[in-house]
Parts: sequence; structure tokens; C-alpha cells
Amino acid sequence: MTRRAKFRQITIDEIKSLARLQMAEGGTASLSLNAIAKHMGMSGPALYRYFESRDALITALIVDAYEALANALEETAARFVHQPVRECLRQVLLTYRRWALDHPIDFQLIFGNPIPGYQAEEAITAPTAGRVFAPILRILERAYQQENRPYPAFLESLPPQLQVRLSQSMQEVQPSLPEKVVYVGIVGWYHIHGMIMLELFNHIQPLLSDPAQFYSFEIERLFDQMNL
Amino acid sequence: MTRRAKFRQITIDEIKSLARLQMAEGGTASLSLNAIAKHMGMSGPALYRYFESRDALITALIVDAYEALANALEETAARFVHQPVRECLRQVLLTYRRWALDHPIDFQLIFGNPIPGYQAEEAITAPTAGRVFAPILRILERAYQQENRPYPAFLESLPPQLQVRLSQSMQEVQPSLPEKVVYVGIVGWYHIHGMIMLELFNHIQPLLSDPAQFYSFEIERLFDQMNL
DNA sequence: CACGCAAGTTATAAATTATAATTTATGTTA
DNA sequence: TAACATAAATTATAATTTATAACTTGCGTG
Repeated sequence: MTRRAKFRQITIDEIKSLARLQMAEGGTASLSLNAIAKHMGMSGPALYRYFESRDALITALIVDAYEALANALEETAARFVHQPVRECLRQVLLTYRRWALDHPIDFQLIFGNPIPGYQAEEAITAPTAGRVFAPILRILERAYQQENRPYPAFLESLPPQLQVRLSQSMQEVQPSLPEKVVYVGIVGWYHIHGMIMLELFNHIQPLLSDPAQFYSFEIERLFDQMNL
Repeated sequence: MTRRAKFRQITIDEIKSLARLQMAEGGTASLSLNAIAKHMGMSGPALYRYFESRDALITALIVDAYEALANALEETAARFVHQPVRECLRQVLLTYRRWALDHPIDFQLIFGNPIPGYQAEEAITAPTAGRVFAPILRILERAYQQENRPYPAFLESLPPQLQVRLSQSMQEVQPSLPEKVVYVGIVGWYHIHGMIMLELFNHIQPLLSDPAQFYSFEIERLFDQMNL
């Protein structure tokens, strides 16, 4: 990497870092290119050398967030891969919530409403989205394929017309995955993910004294249903 | 109501209506006081006679949305009150999703991330929030109290330290509600609501061919667990 | 050494929310 | 009915946005 490119990368990183900081203080809306530039000691339009537009910056942040979440999940999955399936998936799901609470802004960027007028570009975010779901699927595959656990009873009553559509990128990560595994994964992910969104996007929070305990409780309940 | 007050109310309604329309087209961010005024044939600052600020307008819209959702749920609950508990709750939950899909903007206003820099005022929104949860609780109370159904098995393993905190307003709607009923309600609401948020805020949608079928499937699964 | 391109600058355009000052219209009251 | 108070709307203006254009500076490589 040339000397110039290195400095360029540093500048890009600093811009993104400041953008995250700004959003952490005032919400996803308070992102201001001008303010960032000012804070970096340069003036407004200079930033457009590094990001084509405000939306381009946001897209970059979203992609980063996706990667970071996926990395966190994969790392946990790897660390507990020698533990029993139940413990391994438990740790992954706990990491999921932990990461969301530790990086609320990034989580909002990924799963929240689009920012002011920002239009998420499916083409850019979709590939990485698969990486988030993949670790969960891999653990479930181990449970039902390798260890031959019986599939959950509720799969029997699943409507036959209902079909899963694994995205291109996810199929690359996990080729030839049995449909039943994916179904179980979706049911679990919806359940878990929904809880986290509710906790993070508030409005329901005051209902429970300790969301963490409730989350753990629901995880065990889910595992029981999954025959883990 | 005086003649002037009536016109004033009409104007307020028109502003809110146009605001909703605007958001429906360009997302919650595209709300512009100027554009509304222009569309109404008056110029900018005139709107400030009716709403103190942009945030005040948004708050009004949020309150309206809460009311509308609560009304829809209550209406369905009333219409099916003579049906078996299971059918009644099913219809209420179907209405919940239906309303969310039919009014995505309002649903985002209520449960999504705050708009660009907008800070939700708990004091204003909390009271109405109770009305959304209340119909569900009432049906569950009927099941477990009046009809003496056994409580779900999973309640046994609920951590004893976990406590529910019913808001002031909810206690007024439902006084002296057994804690167990509230627990079941929360578990159910989290599950259901989480699914809807995922469907609405996308990012996971392409995973399933028919979200409606999945939703119905999960409802039945939930009911089985609830002994309904 | 000199040329080319990257990086940053200022100037400017088109929006936004919001305030101040002013005019116009309405409704009530002496 | 006439006069006055207040509501409603206007224009002008300020302070911010994002974004483009044109120009200057300076690095680094051939």
C-alpha cells in the first residue's frame, strides 16, 4: 500500500469513527458531515473526497456493523465449538444480545428503520447479512445432522406451502443445508432477535425488571422446544 | 365549539393528514413542514401557529397512531368476545399484524427508532401504550381466571427474581391482575410483536416466502404452549 | 525536475427548521 | 354599530443542512 493510500485510509477511519461517535450522542439522525469535517479541522466539502455522499457514508457504516456483528458471533461459535451443542448455541445467542446492547447504534443501523431519507441498498447489505445467520445454522446442523437429534415436534404442523429462500450469499456459506434445519433456525432467530429489538427500541422495557434474565429464560425455553 | 376552533381543528387535521401522506411516500424522515405548508397553499411559518415545532407534530402523530392501534385491537376483542378464548385472541393478534402492515408508518412511529433527532417523550406516549397491551391481558385473564385453564408449564421455570412492572396507566385499565397472567402476556406479546417488527423493518423478509402463514403458524404454536 | 493527480480550499446553490416583525382578517364587546 | 383584541397568515431573515463547481496547494512518481 502506497504512503498516500495509507493516509487516505486513516482519514476514512477517522471519519467513520467520528460519525459513530456523533450518532452515539445524538441518535442516528444527528449525523452531520459538516460537523465531522469541522471536528477534524477541515472544511465541509473535503469529506466528499472520501465519501460520495452522506448515504455512502451510512452504507459504509452499516457494512462495518454487519461485519462486526458477524465476527463477534463467529468468534463465540469458534470458542465454544467443543462444548455441547446447547451450551455453544447459548453462548452465541448471549453474544448476540450482548453485542446489540454494547453497540446500540450499529444495531439500529442494521436492523432499525432507515435513517432520514436513507435507502438501504439490498445489494450491499445482503451478502453480509448471511454471515450473521450462518453461525446459528451451523450449530443447528451439527445438532440434527451430525448428532442425529430428533427434529422439534412443531415442524410437523408447519404449513407445507411455506418455503424458505436462502439468499445467494447464505447458500455459499452453507451449501446443501436441509430445509428443516433452516426452519428451526428461522423460528429461533425470529424469537431471539425480536426480543432484542424490543429491548433496544424501548417502549416495552419498563414491563420487565431484568431483561437479561428474561432473555436467558426464553433461550432455555426455546432450546427445550428444539430438542437441544 | 366556536366557529374559529372548528376551522382550526380542520387545519390541524389536514396538517397531520398531509404529514402522514408525506411519510408514507418517503419514509419517516421525509417529513417537511415547508412542503406541507406549500401543499396547503400557505407559506412555511404559518404551521407554527398549529404546532410548536416539528417534534410537536411528530408527537401528535405518535399519539394518534397509538390510539388507532389500541382502538383496532379493542374493537376486534369486542367483536369476538363471545367466541372461544383461542379464537378471540387469534383474531386480536391477526388484527395486530394486519394493522401494522396497513399502517407501516404509524407502526414505525410507535415502535421504530426515533426519527432524526426526535426524542420520544415517555410521559406522553406511556399512557396510551397500556391500551395496546390491555386487550391481550383481558383475554388471558378470562382464560386462566374465569375458565380456570392451567397455567403454561414454562411458568414453573421462570426465575423468581424476575418481576413485572405494570405502568400506572395499565394498572388503571386492569387492576388486580394476577402476576402469572401478565407473564404469559409478556411472553406472548414479545414473540408476536418481534415477528411483526422483523417483517416490517425488513432485512429478514426474503428468508420466508409467506410471512403471513408463518405468523399464523407461530400463533398456533404459542397457543399450544399457553394451554389455550 | 516537471508533470499529473490527489487533497483541500472558498464560493455558492437549494433545502431545512425556526424566529421576528408585520399585515390581514375575524369575533367579541362596549 | 364601532372599536378593539386576538388569531392567522405573510414576508424577511437567521442558522443549519447536503452537495456541486471552480480553484489552489502540494505530494510523489516517471
